[in-house]
Amino acid sequence: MKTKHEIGTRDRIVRATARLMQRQGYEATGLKQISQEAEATLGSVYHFFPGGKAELAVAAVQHGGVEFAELLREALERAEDPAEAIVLCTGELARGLRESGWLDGCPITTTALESAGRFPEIQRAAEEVFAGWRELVSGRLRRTGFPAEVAEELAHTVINTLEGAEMSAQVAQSETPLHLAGRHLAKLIAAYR
Amino acid sequence: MKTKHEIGTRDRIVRATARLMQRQGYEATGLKQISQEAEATLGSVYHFFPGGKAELAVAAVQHGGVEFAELLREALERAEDPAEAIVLCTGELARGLRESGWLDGCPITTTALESAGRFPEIQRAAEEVFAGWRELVSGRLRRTGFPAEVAEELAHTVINTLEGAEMSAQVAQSETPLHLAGRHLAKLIAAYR
DNA sequence: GTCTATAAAGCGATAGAC
DNA sequence: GTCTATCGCTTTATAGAC
Repeated sequence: MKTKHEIGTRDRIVRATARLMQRQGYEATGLKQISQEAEATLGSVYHFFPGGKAELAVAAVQHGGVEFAELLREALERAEDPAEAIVLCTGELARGLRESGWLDGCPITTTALESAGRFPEIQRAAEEVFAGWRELVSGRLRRTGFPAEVAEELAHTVINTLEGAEMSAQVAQSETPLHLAGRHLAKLIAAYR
Repeated sequence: MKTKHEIGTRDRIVRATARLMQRQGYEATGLKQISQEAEATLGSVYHFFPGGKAELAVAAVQHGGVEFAELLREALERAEDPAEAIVLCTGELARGLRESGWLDGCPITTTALESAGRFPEIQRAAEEVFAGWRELVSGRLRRTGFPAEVAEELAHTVINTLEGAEMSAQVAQSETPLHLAGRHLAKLIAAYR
């Protein structure tokens, strides 16, 4: 009998895809590699995802979106001041990136960029994930007293600066861009109080 | 006889590669497609780039780096205040992105992310390009009176925020992230005066 | 649901004539 | 420098047994 804690085949496939596409992107990740990493057969992959690689990428992007949303939500509630919380968040990102040997950057950015203008469904899934992350930041700012419009606008730049700094940190193999992003975003938020 | 204005085969190959990798990334761009777009034969491609696709990608990244550096240098000198100049820059980026049908994002980011941890030479070329862009911003800030250390740190976040906003704008097919990035970066720079 | 075999096409790279 | 032909391999996707 299947318990709650067992991981089903479909789930293993999604996780393997998310992990591989985070590290290699969409094009470099093959279905054969996915099925091996997931300990599933190619037949199972097409059984659960008849739409093939593109459908699988959508599921992987959504999975990565939920995972980072949890990290973000936790970090945002670990400090009284949202500016401080964002500094904590950049610290977490820097640590995770370094500890992975500079391999695990943003779970969806590479796939998002590769799909832009070529795979509309994947692109749309990525945009929805970004919007969800922004909403977390925006909500946190509103709860601290920021007007809705200011909060939404700041949330855009907070997420985008984190994205750019994460990319830069990964390529340069240095924590510096993320730490600077944290400090500067804190300053920016303070300037709007 | 060959004049200065003729474009040699090698140059056409580099330009075609840069253009294709900007839009599709490294993995999705084939050598056959490159040779067709460049109106060159596969033999010519390997004649000029015996290292194959990876060597070609390094040249394409450097080419894209120089092209954007020129746009950046011009934009930075079009206003007295560097904060204003950056707002002009985000406007340029938004216009270019929209006018290309949301196809031409950052010329090197997709390739940089795909190569991270897998093609060290391409990754290093991308990091050097980013460092060059930062130096342009940093120099402009120093000339306005910012201390060297503050200027360098701000330059990191300026470039990284532009990168994140460009990515976000492309995926969302909206100019908003870039315009917000411009406004917020101007505010950030003002906060350090 | 799982598994194997295979089709059909495309890939990067090489060889060798011109 | 240019061009064509081709090698060896991998890719996504499908078929059909179990």
